Amino acid sequence: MKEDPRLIATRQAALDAAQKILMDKGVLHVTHGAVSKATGISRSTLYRHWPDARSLRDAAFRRIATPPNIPPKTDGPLQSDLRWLLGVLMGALNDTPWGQIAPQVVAAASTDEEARLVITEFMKDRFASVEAVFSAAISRGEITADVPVEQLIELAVAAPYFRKLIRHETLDEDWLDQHVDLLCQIAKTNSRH
Amino acid sequence: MKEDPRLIATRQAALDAAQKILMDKGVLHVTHGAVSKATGISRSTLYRHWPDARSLRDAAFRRIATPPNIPPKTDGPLQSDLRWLLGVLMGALNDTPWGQIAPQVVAAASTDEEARLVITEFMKDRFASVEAVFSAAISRGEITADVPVEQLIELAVAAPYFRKLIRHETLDEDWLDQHVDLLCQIAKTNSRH
DNA sequence: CTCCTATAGAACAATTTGTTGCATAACAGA
DNA sequence: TCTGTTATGCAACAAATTGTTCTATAGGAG
Repeated sequence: MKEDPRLIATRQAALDAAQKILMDKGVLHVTHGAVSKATGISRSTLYRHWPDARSLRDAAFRRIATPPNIPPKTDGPLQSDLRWLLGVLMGALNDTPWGQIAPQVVAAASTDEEARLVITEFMKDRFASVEAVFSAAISRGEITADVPVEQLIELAVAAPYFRKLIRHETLDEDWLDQHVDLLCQIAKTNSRH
Repeated sequence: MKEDPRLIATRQAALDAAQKILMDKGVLHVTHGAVSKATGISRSTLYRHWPDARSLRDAAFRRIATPPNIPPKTDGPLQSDLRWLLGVLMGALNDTPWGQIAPQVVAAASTDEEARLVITEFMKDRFASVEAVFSAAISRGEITADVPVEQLIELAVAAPYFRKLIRHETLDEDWLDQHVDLLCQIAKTNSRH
C-alpha cells in the first residue's frame, strides 16, 4: 500500500521552506512557526511530522547534504581528470544549496552527533572520488605509488572548502587551474620514473 | 577616571559563561537567561550590558576569536620556521577555546556580517604570519621568488582547519611533520637555483 | 560621609513553543 | 459512488522564553 500523497506533499513543501530559511537566515530561524508562516501549513501539522525543533533542523540538513552522484571520469590524463572532478566539486560549492548550507552543518557538527555523521559521510564520499582519480593514474603508470596520495587528496578537497567556507573568497576557474596545476606538479615530482 | 570595577567584573563573568555555553551546547543556547542562570547575574543586568541576544553572541564570538600574539620566528631554516609556526597554530586549534568555537563562528559568518569580519580578520592575521616565514626564506636565498607563495600559504593553513573543523580528524605531531615536509618540498622544487 | 551608579529582584506584557480536541477535507478500497 | 480511514486546519490552551520597567539596595568614587 502506497504512502498517502498528502504526507509526501507536506514534507516536501515544509522542507523546501526550511531549506530556504536555513540558507537565508541561519539555523536559528528554522522553527515550526517560521516554516508554517512560509508555507501556510499549520503548526500542528508540522509538529506531527517533526515533534521538536531539532528533528526539523536535522531533516533540513539531511535533505540538503545528500551528495549528488558524480559520474566518475578516470580515463586520464591525471590533470584532466582532476580538473574535471574538482570543477564539479567547486560548482557544487558555488551554485547549489550545499554550498550555502555547509557552514551551518559544520557548526552543528561540533555539538550534534547527527550533523557530524552527515558531514563525515559526505566527505568520505568526496574523498573516494578523488582517490579513484589518483588510483587510475597510478594504474596507467602516469604517476607511481610513491606519491603521498592521502595528503594530496586532503589538500585537493581542503583548499576549495577552506577558501569558500572560512575565507569567503571566490572560487573561480583561474584559481582552480592553479590549484590543479600545483597538485599535479606534486604528484609528478614524487614519481620515480 | 577609571571604569567601575563592577562593570568589568560583570562583563567578564558573563562572557566567561557565554563562552562555555557556546562551546558546550552551541550558539543556540547562548541566551541572557542561560547566562544568568550560569552566573547568578540577574537578567536585567545582562540586558543592560547587551540589549539583545545577538549582541551577546557577537560579544562571545569576539572575545574568543581574538588572535593570540604569535612571537615570530623567521631565522630559518624554512622547514624549522614553518614547523614551529604551524605547530602553534595546531596547538591553538587543539587546546584553546578557539578550536572549539571556530565552527560556530564559521557558521555565523555565512549569515552575519559581524561574524564574517571576525573570521576574515583572524585569517588575515594567520596568513601574515605564514607569509613572513616564506618572505624571510626568500630573503635568505633559501628559496627563490618563483615559488607560488600565495598558494602555499593557503594550503598551509587550509589543511589543519579543514582536518579539524570539517573532517573532525586528529591533528597530531606526525601529521604536522608530513604536512610541513610536503610544503617545503613544493617550495624547493619551485626554486631555481 | 555623600553622591553616583551598577546590580538584584520582582512584576509585567509579548512572543514563542508545544499540546490537545474537533471539524473538515482528501485519500484508499470496494 | 459509497464508506471507513487519516491527514490537515483551526482554535484554544499551558508553559517557557524574551524583553521591559520600576524600586530598593549595595558598592565604589571623591
